[in-house]
Amino acid sequence: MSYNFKEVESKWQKYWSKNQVYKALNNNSLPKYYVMDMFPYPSGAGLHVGHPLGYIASDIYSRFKRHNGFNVLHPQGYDSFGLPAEQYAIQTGRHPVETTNENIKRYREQLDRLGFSFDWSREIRTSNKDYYKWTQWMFIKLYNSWYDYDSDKSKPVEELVNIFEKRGNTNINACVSDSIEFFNSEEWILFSESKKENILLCYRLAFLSEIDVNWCSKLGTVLANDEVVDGLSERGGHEVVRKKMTQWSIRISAFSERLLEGLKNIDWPDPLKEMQRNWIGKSEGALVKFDIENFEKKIEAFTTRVDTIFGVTFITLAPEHPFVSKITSKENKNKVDDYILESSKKTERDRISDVKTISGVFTGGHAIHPLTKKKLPIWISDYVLASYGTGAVMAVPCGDQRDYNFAKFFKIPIINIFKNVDISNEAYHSKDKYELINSKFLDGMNFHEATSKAIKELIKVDKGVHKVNYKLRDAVFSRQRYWGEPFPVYYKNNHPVMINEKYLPIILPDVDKYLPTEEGKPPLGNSKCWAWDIKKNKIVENSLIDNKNIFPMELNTMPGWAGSSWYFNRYMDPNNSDFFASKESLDYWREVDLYVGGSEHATGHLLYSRFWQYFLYDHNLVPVPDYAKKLINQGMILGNSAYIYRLNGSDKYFSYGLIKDKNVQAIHVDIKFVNSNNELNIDELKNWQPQFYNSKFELENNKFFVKREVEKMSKSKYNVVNPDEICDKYGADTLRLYEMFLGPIDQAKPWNTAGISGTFSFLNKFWNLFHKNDIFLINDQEPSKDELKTLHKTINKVCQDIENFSFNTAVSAFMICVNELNSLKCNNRLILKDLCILLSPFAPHICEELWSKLGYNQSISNVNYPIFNPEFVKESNIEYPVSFNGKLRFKLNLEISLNIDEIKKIILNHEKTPQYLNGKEIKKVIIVPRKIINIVC
RNA sequence: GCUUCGGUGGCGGAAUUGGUAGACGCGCUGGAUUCAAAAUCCAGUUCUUUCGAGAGUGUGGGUUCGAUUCCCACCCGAAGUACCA
Repeated sequence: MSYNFKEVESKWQKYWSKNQVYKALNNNSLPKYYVMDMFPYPSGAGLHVGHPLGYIASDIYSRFKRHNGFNVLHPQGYDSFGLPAEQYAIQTGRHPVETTNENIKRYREQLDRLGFSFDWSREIRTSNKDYYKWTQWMFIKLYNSWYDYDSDKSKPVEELVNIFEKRGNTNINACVSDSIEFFNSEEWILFSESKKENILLCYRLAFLSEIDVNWCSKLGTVLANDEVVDGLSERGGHEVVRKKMTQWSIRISAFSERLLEGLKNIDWPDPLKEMQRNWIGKSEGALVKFDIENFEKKIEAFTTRVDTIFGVTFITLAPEHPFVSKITSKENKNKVDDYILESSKKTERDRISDVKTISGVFTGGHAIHPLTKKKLPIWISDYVLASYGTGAVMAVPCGDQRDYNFAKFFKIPIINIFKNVDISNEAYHSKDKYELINSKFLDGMNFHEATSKAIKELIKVDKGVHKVNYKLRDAVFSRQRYWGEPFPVYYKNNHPVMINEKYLPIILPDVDKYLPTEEGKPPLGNSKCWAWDIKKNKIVENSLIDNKNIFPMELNTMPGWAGSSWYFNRYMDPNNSDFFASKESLDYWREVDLYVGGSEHATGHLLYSRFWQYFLYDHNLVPVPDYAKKLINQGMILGNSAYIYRLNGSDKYFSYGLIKDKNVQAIHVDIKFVNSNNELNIDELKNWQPQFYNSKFELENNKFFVKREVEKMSKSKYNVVNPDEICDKYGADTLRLYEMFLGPIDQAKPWNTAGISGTFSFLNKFWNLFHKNDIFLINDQEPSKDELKTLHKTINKVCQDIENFSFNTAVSAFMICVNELNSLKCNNRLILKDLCILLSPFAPHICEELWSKLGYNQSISNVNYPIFNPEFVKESNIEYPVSFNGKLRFKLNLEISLNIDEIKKIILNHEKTPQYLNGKEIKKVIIVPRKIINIVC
């Protein structure tokens, strides 16, 4: 007899929703606990069984916390701006709003079936105008801020203007674009408004600049660094080229050190922190200034090996370096121009894949070594990146392999500065175990001595400073897309102007076409109504643009990470129309206590959102700088794909065992047509796709076998398993338990539908313990000692496991518990009561049902969790001695409070302790303060 | 190349601070029940074996009374990152 999960699950889902059981209140005397999932992008494909993994884990934890007396906030929402909806719109002409709403509806249905305890009254969508109003508001705030390194925080731009008026910009330690000139207060006051604007733009945290961007022509948009993988777009895998464009950027680089330091204060997985550290890429070294022959400016080169300064034999600049044209001699001009042209044609991908080729051109110019005053030839080469450091390298061929290869290839001299080191074949790049020679005052020193001495000397002659460099780049914030937040910006005399926050939100206009315009402008250029009237303070028709009262609007939209960088704050007070969240709600919920999501967002969302929160914190808009105390990454659930093999150039398929060394091509087939023995149902396959209809299938023992392979679940691999099907067949509780049972939450693990019968029969066993022929049957006596022991063992284990996020072992503990109760034939009321509460975070529906059968008419959700009582699980002091590998061991209860000599005495005098072991007399007893004691002869 | 994580039966995976390796589940084998099947229940299931035992947690060493666990070297796999000066 099995329980009717369909009836039970839909009954309780309705009950929870109707009674708003999981609604969190903003004012409550209970301690708060905030559990959040990374909100999904609602794609058209719906959910597969991999998606809910993290949601199940966070749901278990939320329910557990609720049982432990916390006021739990567990919200859910949608990251609903994004590229797929837009591409679908381009293909079909349907408005992204429509398809997004449909997808969300489908997601919601699928989520609801799994019995999550989300507080849906707080649902948010980043594409709702009431939400993106605040994204726009924060953008304006970023625009009106600059970064002050002295106090290490961002501040309002008005303060900066004050400083400029009083003492110019020479003495401020701000994060600024490199093209800044110095001025004093008198000069500032005399600057034109336009010039002032341009200068301020170099300080603003949201700024416009002409930059090299990752341009993807296929997607018609620029991409952030983390959206480019191996020189191809992350979405779609299209080619990405470098291109100069005027774009909005966010000065996240100002926050590099804080983002790095802040990692110490948050309990996030170490691998993820490590990824962020690598991405920020802090390196410490020196900035060395080289005078140039016949040119007034200096080349600045960043190096981490200033100790090798006397090994410098040439300078290499990136082809894009601004000085290149200035220092190139007449006779080298043609070659240099050719080289620059050639390297600018190369895509990012070419440059990466072509690492081995050594190329470069001598400019004809020379720099002066700051300490030896020797002439150093200046070369250009594309192994030097304009985007890292200063785009200039002081080349030390004896100590750096790339410089070495370059010098050998172009026959540039190499000076050896390492004592007793052979550099005839390769450079010596180790920082340890060397002694310097040929290095004047550094001779005889090691790395640390030489580094600090060299920096001191450089400072003395004003040719260098100590410098910390970061890889982290400013983040490009403009997207040439339709389906994103519009900027609250119009242009007046080519200067961006922020629309007053009173008039937000600036609502995304409708367009006829979602493609770029014919002139190559972003899709918003297709809108007929996208101009700003400064008199009426509203959006008006384009045709009215006169650049006096009516100005053109910004045509770009914001990237996907804009809306997701602060959404955790909005859940605290999602319907507030006066502010993104009220001060009271922010002060009550403060930060996310547990954040669950995938590690693929390590260098994207999880970095941007940390930055964004620091920024809000600097302006006293949020109460804490770190928005998520603890984060766990759920691993991916992998699919079990099926392949069949076609003989190349034919229409003939071979069963897997018949392939041997035939020349075959592997083809994915839908796993629906394959049974657990890897046999393929050929008839179903033929009906699936016409290409198989007339194909020949070579059988093996009258059967056709496929090859199985574990890989990422995806529609294109035909290996997705839909949670709806599992819910239909086994129920949500079984699915929840099984997903947790598969393995550690943070590990990738393959899905195997066959294995689900284990958790399914566990729930049936549990149900049947208290049912006879579908009738609820329990006894009201005091539980037996054995029953209590089983129960409390389980309480102890499960509570520990939940706190450690070890949900797979918790499920095992439940299975052991039910097996033991089964052999005890236990149907005790009090045991069931505690077990119901204990299991309810994992399998809420069945527990809620049994709970109501016990006669309670309140939901189980807020009942106190059972408390472990160690009295019930005590064991006897000494068990039988066991012979093991020629040794004896005893099991002792840890609670014995005897000293070691007393324990020895007990053991040696114990009636079961032999005097001899393997024919030898026992002479020595070694006590290890553990459960088990060895006696060694 | 660099950084990080991992390697345990046919499979997913357990194993407190070093203390009876393989919990729990799948699969498989045998049995009960059934006209039969499904479902359910019971027993067995690391390998070798001359049935006494022996070997065994990627490989080779080391520390220890004792190592899946700690240390060293190597092999393999996954993820991230990369002309980063």
